[in-house]
Amino acid sequence: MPQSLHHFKAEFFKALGHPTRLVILDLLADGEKSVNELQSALHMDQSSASQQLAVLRTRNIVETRKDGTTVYYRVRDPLIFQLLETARAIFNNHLIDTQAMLQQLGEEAEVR
Amino acid sequence: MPQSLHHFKAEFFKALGHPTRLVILDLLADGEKSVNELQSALHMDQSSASQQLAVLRTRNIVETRKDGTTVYYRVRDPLIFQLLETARAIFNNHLIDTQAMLQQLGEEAEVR
DNA sequence: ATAGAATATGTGAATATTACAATATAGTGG
DNA sequence: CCACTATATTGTAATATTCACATATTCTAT
Repeated sequence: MPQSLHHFKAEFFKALGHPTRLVILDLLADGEKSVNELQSALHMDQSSASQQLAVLRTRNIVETRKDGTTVYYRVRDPLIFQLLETARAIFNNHLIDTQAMLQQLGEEAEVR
Repeated sequence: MPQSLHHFKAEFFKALGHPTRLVILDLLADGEKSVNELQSALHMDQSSASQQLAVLRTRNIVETRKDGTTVYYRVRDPLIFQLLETARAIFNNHLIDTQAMLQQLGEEAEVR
């Protein structure tokens, strides 16, 4: 596999590598949502949410539709959800390890 | 889904979010390899390779086996490969978009 | 044209990641 | 024990990412 493709894939995974962005993708699992809807679900201020959406947008993970002043976001490829599902399966396979990792990660362990 | 799980998943994806680490996983696709073998395949100095391996290790993506002074790495769960395969399918679905994204990402576009 | 609502972008400080060099640890043979 | 090889860890400077805040853009209604 050429290096450039690895770079590209890495960008893709980096885009998934943030809790907020994973929540966004979960929220989009049942269809498109407006920025407004996403914002209130995320309990974030406007520009922070928009910034995270921009990350997903520039990586072509989501795409948008504009209706008046409202912008609706949706996941570009359903395979994204399959990917997240596979990730979930991996975690389920290693629940004990997960506990260990949360310990290692320390402060990340709190449920909040 | 609880926030802590999103944090954990994000850590997992972050671990995949680096070209070198994706190359490592590709190299491990056909079975375990020693650090030495990985290093020479990666054309990296010793400590950099070891650091990247450490990232995959602390996220429980790979596990190790020690034989004398040699450490062999292997991917912990075959589902990891299924995940990478799904990622590849996503890229194939969007080759044109990929070109556009590489443009956007600018310097990342060079094949090197 | 102006105001207001929805969304996006620019900026800078705080934080995290990276690459590289140096040092440390662990195992083996003599 | 000593030297040697394989691997890991630590310190650090460069770079990238995140977050919060301010400002800009786009669209609609009046």
